[in-house]
Amino acid sequence: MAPGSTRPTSRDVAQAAGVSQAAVSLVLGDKWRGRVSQATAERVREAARDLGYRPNLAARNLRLGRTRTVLLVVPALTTEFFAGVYTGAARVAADHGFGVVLYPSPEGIGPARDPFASAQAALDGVIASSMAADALTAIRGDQLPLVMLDSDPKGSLGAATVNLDITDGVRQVAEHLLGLGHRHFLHLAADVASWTFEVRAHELAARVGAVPDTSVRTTRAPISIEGALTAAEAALSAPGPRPTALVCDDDKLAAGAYKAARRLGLRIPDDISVTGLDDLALATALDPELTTVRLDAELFGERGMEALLAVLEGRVPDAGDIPVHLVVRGSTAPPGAP
Amino acid sequence: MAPGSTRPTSRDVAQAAGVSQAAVSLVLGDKWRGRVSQATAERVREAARDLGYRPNLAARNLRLGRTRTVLLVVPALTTEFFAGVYTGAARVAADHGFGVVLYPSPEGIGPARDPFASAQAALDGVIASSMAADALTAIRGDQLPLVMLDSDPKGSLGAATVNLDITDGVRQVAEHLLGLGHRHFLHLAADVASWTFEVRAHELAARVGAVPDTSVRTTRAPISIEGALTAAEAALSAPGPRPTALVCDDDKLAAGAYKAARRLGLRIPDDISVTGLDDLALATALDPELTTVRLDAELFGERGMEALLAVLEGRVPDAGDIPVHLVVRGSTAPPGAP
DNA sequence: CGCCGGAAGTTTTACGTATAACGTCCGCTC
DNA sequence: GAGCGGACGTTATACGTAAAACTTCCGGCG
Repeated sequence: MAPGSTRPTSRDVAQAAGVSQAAVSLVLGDKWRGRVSQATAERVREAARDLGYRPNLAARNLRLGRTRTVLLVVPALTTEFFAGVYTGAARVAADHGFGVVLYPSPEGIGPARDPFASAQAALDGVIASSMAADALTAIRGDQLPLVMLDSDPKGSLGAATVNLDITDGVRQVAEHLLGLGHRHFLHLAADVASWTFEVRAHELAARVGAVPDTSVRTTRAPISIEGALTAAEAALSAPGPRPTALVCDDDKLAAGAYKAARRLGLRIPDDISVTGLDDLALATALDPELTTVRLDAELFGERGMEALLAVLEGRVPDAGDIPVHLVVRGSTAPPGAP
Repeated sequence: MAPGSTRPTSRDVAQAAGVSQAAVSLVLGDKWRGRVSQATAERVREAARDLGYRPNLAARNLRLGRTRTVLLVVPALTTEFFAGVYTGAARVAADHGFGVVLYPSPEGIGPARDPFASAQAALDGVIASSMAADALTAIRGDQLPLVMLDSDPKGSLGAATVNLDITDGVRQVAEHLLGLGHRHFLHLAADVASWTFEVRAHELAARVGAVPDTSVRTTRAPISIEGALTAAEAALSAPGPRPTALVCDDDKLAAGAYKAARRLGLRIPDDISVTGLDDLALATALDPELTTVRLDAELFGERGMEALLAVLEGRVPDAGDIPVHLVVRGSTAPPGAP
């Protein structure tokens, strides 16, 4: 341990090894071939180990003008989904010597408009999902390389985008239900102004609308079990013909829908079919298990990080949406089954 | 925008405002009273705004020798619980001008042994939960101020600890079930080597053991719905008297237990009572809703951050565990109810 | 009138690192 | 025996910021 309680620097290591600070930097930076003898290099490494030397990252970042750190902005940590996104992104990042810093939804966390106030780390780039336009322009203003996840390619100010093929997922749901014979749909939509949810509504209406004698009603709810329960209960007890299929914008909403159905004495799937979107653990915890669309969150994170690395290296990121798959379980059946 | 594509520095601002770099630093650092005239200060601020100046954090961190950034290590992001911990910690941190960086569970993310490889930001301190001893000593070796969440006060090498009063939570569960008349318990335990889970097993055995003619069997499962399903199904179909109460180490395990009960044709709570621990959204998505112990994750995060700030300022952190509360719902009832 | 003190700045320095530019020694070649 | 190049280093510098130390000007006081 150092005599003062301050952390050892490369100069301390140099002194201990009897060489100059530059030599230490060369050895530890693995750039010493032909510049420092094998024996000296070993002495330096030993001194560094003895002193417990760790390079000062602030100094390194300042010197190099980059940080090998990337910010991942997510709307919330409350679902496994973004945990998966993080996992994938962090894996790819680690392979390239990068680190990932998370910035969860600003709601209620303070100076919401500034991601950098929270993650005070200096950054090389940003991966953002579902970000509001003003925050987006703020980041763009910083000239930071940016990749947007699941957002409107037209509205992202020229930033690279990586999208799940949600449109195709909704298409699969619609075809599945139409194929079972359903004609009257209730759409339990997330009450969030975000492109990814607008796409769901649009595609559902388009697919169902292409078939004669069908109808789609829509009701909005905040993304929580309680909120979905309230909205779904109201919509299902409204006058008029009862829908036979309830399409939910995500699995949490579907969980609320289950509770609404129970309260109203409706059996799933006999009286009403229900679908979700995400395939969270929640989906198989429900009874009956939920028919839903599986999103590969980790792959999503990997692709996002790869795109950012491409931008950082001046390459053009791969285009192409990430495929998603319908998982049929017990919550869907033909209408009017026994 | 600057002529070169490089970001403007305080020197650029100085030049634009016709003052020295030092003046810029004083003004923007809000230390200019009596050192710079009101008019000049305004000119500097305007120039900074025009150029879109943002201080280089690496340089600032290097100069100040601190980063106002703190690392929060969590075992996983897959539950709302740690999202809540983060939210609370970040709120307190923001109030003190600090940022929080998350380091989720290393499993499968690469060089697992080194939190600092992932979050390459320089750090002022660390808040860690459920951390293995070797990683702990690594951090301690770095002399970084450390606060441990939910870990054995005796095993934390002198680091400050902040704990939920899990012992009391388990006590409440045990008293509740004993009060209902249950005598034969099955403990569905998390298959994780962590102090916080050991406490659960110990306290349950102690409370139930204090009553005559009782029994507690234990079965272990990984913390996932599937794992819990398998373990619970096996344990419940084992020979011998069937337990009437199933105490689960957390809500996810309880969700698996629900599925096991359904498979075996056991009705909850009529044939068997089930309890969880956490009070996730999952708890109310289940049917019947789960009797569980509510943990105030946000408060936990807040207290953790406050403790770390205390350590950083050389104060002694508040002691005292955070109280938890049993929430009784539909999954528990007297044994042998109709 | 001499001098003090405050306002309004500027000059200078240090933080720890990475690396370009510069020495020095020695063995070899021509 | 002059010179050259490789091995093995060292010295010096820059990154952008914060702040201590210094300068200059000027009004007021004894």
